[in-house]
Amino acid sequence: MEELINKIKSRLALSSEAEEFLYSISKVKTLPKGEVLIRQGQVVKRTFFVTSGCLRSYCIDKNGREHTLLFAIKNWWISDYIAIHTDELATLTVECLTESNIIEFNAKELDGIHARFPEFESYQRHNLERHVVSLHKRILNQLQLSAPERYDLFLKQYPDIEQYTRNYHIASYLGITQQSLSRIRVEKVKK
Amino acid sequence: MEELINKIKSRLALSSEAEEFLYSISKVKTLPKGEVLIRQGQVVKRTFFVTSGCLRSYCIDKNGREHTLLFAIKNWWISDYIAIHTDELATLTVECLTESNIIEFNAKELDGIHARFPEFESYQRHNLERHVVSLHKRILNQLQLSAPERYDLFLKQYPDIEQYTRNYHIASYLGITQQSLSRIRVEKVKK
DNA sequence: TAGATTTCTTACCATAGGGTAATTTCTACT
DNA sequence: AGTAGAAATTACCCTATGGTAAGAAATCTA
Repeated sequence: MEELINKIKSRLALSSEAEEFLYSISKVKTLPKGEVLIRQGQVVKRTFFVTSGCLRSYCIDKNGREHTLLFAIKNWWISDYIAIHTDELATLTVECLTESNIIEFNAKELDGIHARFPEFESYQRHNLERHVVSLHKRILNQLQLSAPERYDLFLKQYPDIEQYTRNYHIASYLGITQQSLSRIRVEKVKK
Repeated sequence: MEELINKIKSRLALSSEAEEFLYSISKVKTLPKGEVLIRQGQVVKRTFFVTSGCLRSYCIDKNGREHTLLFAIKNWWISDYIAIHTDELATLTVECLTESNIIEFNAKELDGIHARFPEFESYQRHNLERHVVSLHKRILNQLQLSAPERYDLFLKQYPDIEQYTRNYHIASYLGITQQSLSRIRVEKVKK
């Protein structure tokens, strides 16, 4: 929990009341590899802050193929924000790729922090702005880069993530098959 | 300008001071088709609210190909938010696809509205949350749908936009070439 | 540590979509 | 309305990536 508090304090003068509130609605948990926190089709109420390990969110399409939206490691948040903000059932599944330590919140309760402690509004707005920027960049990269270029960029942007993931997780993030990624990796070594 | 004020009022009790502030920093303009408001590589200071017509933002890759990030019609905002929020030069170009009426703001000045009128924080946070959801959905659709499926979805989601755009604009939004889109359209008619 | 399971690699062929270029159609301007 | 330019279509072949399947390697589990 200190990780989250410190992260917030680095950007915000966190009052002791607000800190107390955060503690009161949080649950610190250690989760085994393979644990599923949110399952596609079910109701989503929770959001998670990762303090160690690695999780991913993905959807399964009508042909049974997986498509990864996000990997989350230390100091990242993960949930199904499509479901949370549209009040629909989960389109995503969130699972632990390794044993992980997380802090769990009820998303509605956590959202209440903005009404109680308005200084969080600005903090959260900045977080969302940065997230929007990263999503814009990802869309543009997906449109303009080849699969090998996307893989290179992925390794540069997320050098820590490969240790936690299977190749098919990365392939499903890049929008290619595991076999294609395997070929790309071979070509990279040749050079 | 009334369009923007009304849009805000539908979600927020807009004080007359805040309304006055918005007027004081806005410039209402009519722009001809083809006008470029932001050019890739230049400094970005402005953001635009569309009241009529259609604009798009796109980047040009190292091979000279265009990739459309966004179409904006009535009641949408458009700018290069990557540049604005990272203080970098524009990665995007923003142009008018038709003669358009827009309201122009200096992005920094507009951002100042949050400090002066904190009630905008929550409003803007909700806007950003909804934008994040739509970007998540777009990424997932790009990963899991075929080109014809993406085109069908585009027509469903943005039925009004096709009247303003050239086919190659849409193709560059979907991540395919104009020729492929042409083939897809032929196949659709056959069915 | 052996066996079971999962993942990765490789090879084969299949296919969606790309590149170029010629032709037709549309659009904008005078 | 006529013309020039832009956009769309079509056809050709090409390439990147997909699908299936088999074997190899890695990982998990008892």
